[in-house]
Amino acid sequence: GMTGERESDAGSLEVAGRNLIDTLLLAQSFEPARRSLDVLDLPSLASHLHLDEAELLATPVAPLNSVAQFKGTVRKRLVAEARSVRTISAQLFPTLVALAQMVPQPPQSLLRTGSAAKIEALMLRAYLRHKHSVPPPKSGTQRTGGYTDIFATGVFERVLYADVESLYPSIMVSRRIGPSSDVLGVFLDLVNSLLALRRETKQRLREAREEAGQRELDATQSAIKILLNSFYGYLGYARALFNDYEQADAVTAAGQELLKEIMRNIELHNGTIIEVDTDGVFFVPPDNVLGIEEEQRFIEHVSAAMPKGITLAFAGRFRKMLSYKKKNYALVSEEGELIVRGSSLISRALELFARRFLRQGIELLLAGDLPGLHALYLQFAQMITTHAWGVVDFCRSEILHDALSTYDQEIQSGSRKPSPAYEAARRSAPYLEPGSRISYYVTGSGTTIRISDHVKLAEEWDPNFPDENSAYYLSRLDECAAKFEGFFEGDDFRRIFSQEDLFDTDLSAIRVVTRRVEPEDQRRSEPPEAPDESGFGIWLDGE
DNA sequence: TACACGTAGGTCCAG
DNA sequence: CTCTGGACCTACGTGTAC
Repeated sequence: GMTGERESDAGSLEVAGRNLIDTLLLAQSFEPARRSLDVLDLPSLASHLHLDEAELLATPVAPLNSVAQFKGTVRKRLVAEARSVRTISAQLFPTLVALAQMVPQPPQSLLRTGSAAKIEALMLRAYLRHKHSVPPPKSGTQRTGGYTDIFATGVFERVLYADVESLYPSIMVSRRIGPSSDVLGVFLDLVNSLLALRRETKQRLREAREEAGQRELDATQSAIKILLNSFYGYLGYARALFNDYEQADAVTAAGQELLKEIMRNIELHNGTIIEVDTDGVFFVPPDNVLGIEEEQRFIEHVSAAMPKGITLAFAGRFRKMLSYKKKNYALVSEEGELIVRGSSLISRALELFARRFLRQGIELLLAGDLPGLHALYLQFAQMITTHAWGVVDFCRSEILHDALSTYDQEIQSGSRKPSPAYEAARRSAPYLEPGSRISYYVTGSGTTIRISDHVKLAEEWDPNFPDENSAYYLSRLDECAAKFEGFFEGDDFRRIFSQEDLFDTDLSAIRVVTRRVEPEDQRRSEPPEAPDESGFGIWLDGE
């Protein structure tokens, strides 16, 4: 959700007649790659954008021995910080300007309000102009959402991603789905003209010669994209004046149909679908489709069969893909970059060591380096048993959405179960504000303990007396390792993720397997088909 | 009493 | 204070083996 993601509201200063724009908020709202970054602080943003100052900002400040040295070092660093902020701000500011030209809100407010407030501002402006009354919000709930499914797990080569551009806005316009209470028809007019404006802007972007003009056009199209994506959510929002749950359901139902139609078309042309989610498809194209041009033509061909107003677009090609579960996968890009997605593989709630283990493990698995995977497991197990890690490596962090008093009350009344994060806060930081992030670790010995009785705040950990529960963290490591189980056959998994030294066994001969995932509702109804012919791994039945 | 298993409520993430 | 879908976490009830 939106709440709690912002570190604090302390910086929300207001000066009449002026707009104070915090570059951090700018990055949180408009930086396209913000999701792939662990933290959105200045050093990581600078390094992600390859700024000249990145290296200096990433270097820790060394101990200083003289005033002259202090002056030189501090000055250099401050200049580097100021330059980075200026570059980042200059890059992101145009999107805010473009948004401010479309939505009747001051720029500073645009960074503070959510997407529903922006749509409502647009709706209210039109109704005010026509001096027309507005409806109250309707009560009810939305029933449906996007369609998500996974058809195969394991490692795949030469994977394509195709998605429907602006799926929900396109559905709303092409099927005339908008709030029934919107008697002036403002909602669909807005979606329609924004879609057209974005198409036009993207066309001009393709034709633009100068870099400055390109930046401005790109900022405009990305601002429109942000707005367009908010219209669907507005329909299902309980407090929206023009909400309409039936119409929200109609949008998602149409989206589900269209995605299934795309899947049928890809399979009809001998593509193998790995995973789909809402508006996009990961698939392996047929063997005779070679090279980026043929791949694009393949997708265009599939797209041609879609209804008018719905376009399937080429959205990425990848050397390899690891398919794990719905909404959980890893990709190796053309450039060799590893992208990991999904809450079970990259969640900030996971211990840092667990995230590193998963990322490095996935990298080794994708490279087929199984002896390396075994070595990785041994190394991590040893780090845990020898207390070689610091508290940042094994603590977990959570945002506490409720006040501690609320938590206490609900525990008293029995309507809530004890939670480790709240227990750690209750004992050691009872004045914590709701929405703040706390880090805690597990103490005691053995794995049969009740965790919420054995938690301490990360700040309480003393490196001289490391009291973290090694048995517990070893079991956490094993839980991470268990995620790899489905990628192996027989006892191969046990051989790799075992603490025994295995000089005599040849781990490099182990094969990674791909499995078909049985549909949830018609399990066992159809026998699995012919073995995989992609040349990588072997097909096995799903469980 | 120890353990496996399912459920409930909370948190994070994908799109 | 835009939405739903999905994975996983912990606590805790239940059933089962001993």
